[in-house]
Amino acid sequence: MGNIPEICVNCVKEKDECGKHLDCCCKNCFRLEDSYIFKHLTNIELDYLVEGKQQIQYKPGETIIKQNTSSTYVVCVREGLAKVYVEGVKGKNSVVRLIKKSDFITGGGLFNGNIQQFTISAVTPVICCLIDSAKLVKLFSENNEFAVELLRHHIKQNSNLVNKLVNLTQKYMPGRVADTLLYLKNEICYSNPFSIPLTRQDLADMSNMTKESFVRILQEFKVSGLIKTKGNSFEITDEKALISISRNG
Amino acid sequence: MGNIPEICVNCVKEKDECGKHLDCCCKNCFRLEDSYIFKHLTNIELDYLVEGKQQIQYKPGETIIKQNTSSTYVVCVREGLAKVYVEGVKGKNSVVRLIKKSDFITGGGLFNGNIQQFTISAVTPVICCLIDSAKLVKLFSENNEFAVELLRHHIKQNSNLVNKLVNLTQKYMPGRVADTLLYLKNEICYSNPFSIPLTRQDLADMSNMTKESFVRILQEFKVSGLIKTKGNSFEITDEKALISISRNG
DNA sequence: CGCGAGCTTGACGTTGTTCAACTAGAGTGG
DNA sequence: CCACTCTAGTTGAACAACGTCAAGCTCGCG
Repeated sequence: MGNIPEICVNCVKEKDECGKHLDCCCKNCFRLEDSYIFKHLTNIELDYLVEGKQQIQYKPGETIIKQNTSSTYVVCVREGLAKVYVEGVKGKNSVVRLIKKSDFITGGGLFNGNIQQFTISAVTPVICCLIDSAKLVKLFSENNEFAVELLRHHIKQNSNLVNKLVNLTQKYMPGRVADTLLYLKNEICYSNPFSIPLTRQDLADMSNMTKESFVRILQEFKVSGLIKTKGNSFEITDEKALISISRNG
Repeated sequence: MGNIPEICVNCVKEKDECGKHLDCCCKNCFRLEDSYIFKHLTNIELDYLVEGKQQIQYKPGETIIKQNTSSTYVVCVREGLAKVYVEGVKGKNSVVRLIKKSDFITGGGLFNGNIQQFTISAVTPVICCLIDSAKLVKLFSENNEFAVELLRHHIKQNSNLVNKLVNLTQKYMPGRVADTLLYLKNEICYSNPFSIPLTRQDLADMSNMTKESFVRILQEFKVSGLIKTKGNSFEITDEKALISISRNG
């Protein structure tokens, strides 16, 4: 990492050769409709934000941000899939969420001594931009609509965490597996037969159980005709039943 | 609720009789050192914020905010203790935190369609102020230091939720009970033999277990000489051991 | 004194983990 | 092309953690 030349993923030239680098990369990226956080920034503010940013490539398994370290940047994913997890007690990991193209994550360190709350690591090859968080803070002060979006972002994250807390602590295993499958389909893959490059261990870490237990529940769902699986491909064949299992715990 | 006359807790007159009501109540309240959220507001901004606020008394057990309802105010506690919890699946409740004098809570609804994420109910008699959240939003736009504090508040809440997620999902029961006892001592009561007007069921709801299990672990701690208990009074006699149990799960 | 709500204890059943064995598939080297 | 190896996935049996249910207890209060 770091010694791979920075490639502009839009024009496929190295940064040095690409005179309109900011225009063809960051602005396009931040203007994506998903990237609601940055939609209120002017071009000048965007230029300021991305000036001096680092665009880095990570290989699968590489750590992008390490929990409990201090770092002064926020991460914007341009390509690929990464997992955000907490390394807890007794070697257990809790995968809090997955992030993908145009997702934005502060790692919990903003306004908080820059101590990272999560570890973020690449699942597929990841290209992401590391942006100086001091610039984010400055724009927070200067552009009120941006500030509102940033606050909204954190409130939403809050809401997701509360839901996750309830799902993981109050439901039996089938409910938790159903939650994970529906999350992958509806919020990550956006398709029904979907394929996800996560190990069973990762999926178990999302569902607060061991990989053995996860596999067993998956097997139950298969014989009940709720899903089909083949390796890392999943198809939800009876979504209503799955939703019902999720709701009733 | 509501039909009890609004008493100024500082000058102990009803609101009507108390000409300097705002001065003697809200400003003193919001200027408390604990109330870091409001420390950057000018007097004029404070006047604006508290104009038209409702100061309400609740009896123990009464609901202050009900989950999934929409409400357009935020709550500032002036006196008493309240519990903030999520009503989840299968009739289970998860107590997320306790709030007390000069704590401030948005209920998760700010910038979020005003749908409340939590139920908040009074444990002791509670006096609290209900403030129009639209005013909070307006001040967020106008006073940047206040905006920073509000964001910081949410980031901190985020951090607490992540910790709670790890504590509740990755630790065995003794670790969770230890967490709850240390939380009560260090963040709510600020004293060592401490007394807390919560039922065993409430304490269990904070620790993600049944009241029977909570009692059993409490008993174990007692015979091991880590704590003493008598009704709702607790004394931590071997804090180091308790911290160690908390850390190691 | 008796009532009732909350607390405590014990026996038992269920949920979920651990550990070990086995399987499938992908890469490697002869 | 065929062993060989390595990793991830799967399965089963024993076990531990935790919940459920029922009974008994305590203590404040009328």
